[in-house]
Amino acid sequence: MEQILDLISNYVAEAFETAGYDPELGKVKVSDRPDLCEYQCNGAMAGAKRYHKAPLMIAEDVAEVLKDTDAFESVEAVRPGFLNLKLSGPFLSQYLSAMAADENLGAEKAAEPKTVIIDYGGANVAKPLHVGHLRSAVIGESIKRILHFAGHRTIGDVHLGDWGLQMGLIITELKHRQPDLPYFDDNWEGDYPAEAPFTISELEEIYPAASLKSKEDEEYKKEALEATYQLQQGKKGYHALWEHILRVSIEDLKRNYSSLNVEFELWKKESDAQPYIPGLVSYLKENGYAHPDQGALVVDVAEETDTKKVPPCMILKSDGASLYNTTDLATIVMRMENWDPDQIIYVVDKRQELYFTQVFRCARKTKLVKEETGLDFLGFGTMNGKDGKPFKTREGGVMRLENLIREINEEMLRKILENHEADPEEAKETAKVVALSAIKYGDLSNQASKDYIFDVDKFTSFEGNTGPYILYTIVRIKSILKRYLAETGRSAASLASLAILPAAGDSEKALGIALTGFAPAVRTAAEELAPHKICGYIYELSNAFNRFYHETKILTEEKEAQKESYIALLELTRRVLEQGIDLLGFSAPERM
RNA sequence: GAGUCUGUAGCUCAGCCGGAUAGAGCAACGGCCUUCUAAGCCGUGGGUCGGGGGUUCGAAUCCCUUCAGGCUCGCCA
Repeated sequence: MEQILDLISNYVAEAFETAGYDPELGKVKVSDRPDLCEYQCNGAMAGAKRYHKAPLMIAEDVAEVLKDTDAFESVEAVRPGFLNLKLSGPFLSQYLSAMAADENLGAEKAAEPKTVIIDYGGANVAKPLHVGHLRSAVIGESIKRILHFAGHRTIGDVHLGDWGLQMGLIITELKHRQPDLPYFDDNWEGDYPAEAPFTISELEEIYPAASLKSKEDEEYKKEALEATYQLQQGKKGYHALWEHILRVSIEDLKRNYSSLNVEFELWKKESDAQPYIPGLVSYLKENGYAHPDQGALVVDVAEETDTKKVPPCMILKSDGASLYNTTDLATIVMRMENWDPDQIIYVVDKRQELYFTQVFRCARKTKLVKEETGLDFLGFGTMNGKDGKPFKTREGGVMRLENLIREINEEMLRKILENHEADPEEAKETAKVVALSAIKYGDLSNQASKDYIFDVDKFTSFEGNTGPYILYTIVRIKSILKRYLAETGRSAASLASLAILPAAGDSEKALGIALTGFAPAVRTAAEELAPHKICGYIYELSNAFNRFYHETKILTEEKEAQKESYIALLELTRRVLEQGIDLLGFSAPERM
């Protein structure tokens, strides 16, 4: 479906041409001054120099041609040289009808769909998710949905950390605590138990304990390093333990992520990339990309245009062990081999930017990826507490994600019950849905790359520019639609066929114009990987709707055709808003 | 030290590939519920867009400089 700005621009460009000017000047944008007009064109000012003519005169020439176009209700050339445009009612209502008839609500699908892998790099096996993992999950999920909606094939990969020293630490601590387990018996011949010798909560307690000990006790650390090495060499008992750790952790992670409405197509782990490392290393050596430096194996990635020193990308440490970069490069190899992506997007903490610069350059230079394969770093900022410092619990510890979510859920439930009577079970479900919108919208409405303040009071107060405000708007619409369906006995599906009439009032027209902003908002969000643009858009749309709602009696409207038109407009607004929040990764309840 | 990001109303943030009077929300103040959910709507007050220069018909936006803060800077991830 053609974009409304393109349609309008075509008219204006034509008019520029007819008036004797370059049609390129006829680009139209949404007005910066909604009090004066709906759309504006600044081309006359840009062309003033070229045509040695006052911008206002050019604008007037164009306006003269444009006056007879039935797409516009009014065309004005004003002061310095702006061209102020107002759409005609019929033109707008026709466009809205087309939008309503389109399952994508007027948004364009990519002409050449790409395969995009989204890497949420970060979560570790055997460690609970904490607030730091919230952003990558929430942002990544939204990016994935936005790109998917834009017509691309998207693959989300959780990319679990399951291969480092942390594993050795857990195994070592377990060995100290329960030395009699068969996993530690080198002479054990039989099968290992099917049940893990620990629960997830025990596991979560074991790791920090072991980590602490290793920092204080040199012997202990050696032991853990040795265990890590043996695990990686495939020692039977350790490998069996590792499998238990994985299974127990992943089960728990899935539960946590699903409570955030976050899903992954792939549950790949660092260990899955390990088989690719030997091949990668010899490839880099044989082709002369990698060379020894101070005992380590590195690939130079500095470029002449660098304004700073970019250290080489290290492939192997001086002790011969692989490291983070190695695994990431091997993962790229694995991905190219299995999915041949056109683009890989890493949604990780922005502090890792330099590392990824190194990895990307290395991958490119050594031709691990095709020339046209996109490698994108989507770095996000830190989630801070109200004091502007990294978010902590009241006791000063790291806040577990689970606890944060529970806290917000409880607060939300309390407020719902306080606001009005509700069935306790339903209220609980509603609280969950609303709480999720509060958390996600609170995060996504900020530019991803910036640090932001996670203010529990603000997010649960649900006034103003918040998720709950959006949900409330949707719920209001649904409520009216439900009543209408009940009154008329119509089916929900039949709403789509109701005709949209030219707007009768200002707020109605403003709502219509706001609705046409959906496609450009989605396009920008997809191009810039910027969910906050979707937030900005649906907030604006919600405002436009609430204004319209406030001054329009919908169900008591006497003219049947007018009432049907209102209902059609409501249904379209509902669809756009629900599609919008779906792109952000949450949904609306039926009541709240 | 080098690089990089950030600095917009009391607070939290949009706007930043140049355009008209710099926008929201919260907080403050004043209106609107016998009528479709007041978690809403309408209004008032509040800003030398960190400072200084420059480019331009026009700068929060681009360039230079300066101040303040964050972050990063080969064998951690």
